[in-house]
Amino acid sequence: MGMLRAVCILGPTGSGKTEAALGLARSMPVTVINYDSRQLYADFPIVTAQPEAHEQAQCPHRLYGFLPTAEAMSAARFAELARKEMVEAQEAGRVPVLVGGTGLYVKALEQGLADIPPIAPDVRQWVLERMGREGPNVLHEDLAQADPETAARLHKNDTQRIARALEVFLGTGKPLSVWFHEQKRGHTGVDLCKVGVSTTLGELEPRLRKRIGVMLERGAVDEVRRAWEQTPEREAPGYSGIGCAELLAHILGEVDFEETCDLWYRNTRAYAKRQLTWFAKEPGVRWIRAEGFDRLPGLVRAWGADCE
RNA sequence: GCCGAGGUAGCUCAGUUGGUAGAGCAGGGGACUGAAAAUCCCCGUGUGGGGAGUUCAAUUCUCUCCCUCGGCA
Repeated sequence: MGMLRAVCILGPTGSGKTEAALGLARSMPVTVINYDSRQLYADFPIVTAQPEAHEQAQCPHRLYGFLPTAEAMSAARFAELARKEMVEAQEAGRVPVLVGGTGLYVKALEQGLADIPPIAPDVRQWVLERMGREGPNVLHEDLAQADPETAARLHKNDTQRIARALEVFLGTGKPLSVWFHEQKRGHTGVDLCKVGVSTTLGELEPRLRKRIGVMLERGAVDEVRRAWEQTPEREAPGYSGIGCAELLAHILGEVDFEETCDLWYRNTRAYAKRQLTWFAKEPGVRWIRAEGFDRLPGLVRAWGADCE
């Protein structure tokens, strides 16, 4: 199987990645492939800032708005879907351009994941139930018996990672740390031209604030209300996105509107900060500022020429 | 005007039977291998509303002034 090559645009939420991708699409045939874990969801095009219809009309867009609110994605499944889309785009003679903000998904795609088989749902559920009942500290002690190496690496309050490590051990009989050691690296066949949109929190703040206002004007509240009518399960994975969670609490009468908007903004900002932290360490990124988007086609062509 | 409750970190508040104070949120930094817009870690000196008094020592007790919020007029 040949090399899978794609452009990957990185940057925090609201930094202008969509704009960069569409700019690129004007100078070469491009297929945009989403790598944002929230923009996968069908019920939340507005709150998750999916590209609008007129934007999606400019070139093929993939992996946007197809996942039901009740369904969870995983990094592994995402990587599989994205590879498929990359292959299709390449076969159609188009440049795949990954656009999104979920750092883990890019990592899974580029570096691969450990070859852990799917965990039986009842094992997973059992672990989660215990987590709910006994809390992370107790399970962390269990993990210290089963997989001391992973336990030492994880903080005793880190519910999600402790649950994952435990379900892997119980479901496969092999500690997560062993799976990691056995992992073959660098054989994904994915070669990314990573371009980062360089910005700061200070520059982002007014844009993020404004974007919330625009989302409300476009009907963000109704969007979440409709989703709730169809999927009235508080724990449904689709509701964990920023904006969805806050608006849902408001719709259910738990938080007044002003407080909701305030929380929404703060959580968005905090998220952008986390993304900044993640992407700053990402290896091999070419950083450009929004004013320099016109350099993007040149960058991509130069990178493409490397492999001819 | 009277009665009551308050004025402590950017915000909401806790506490100190008198020994100069700490949580949550916000903010800053960081981590990140199948939930990742998730999950988690580290970082807390602030004229304790102003002034005076009692005391070895006051944010804590007393007096007074100012301000806020209820209730009564």
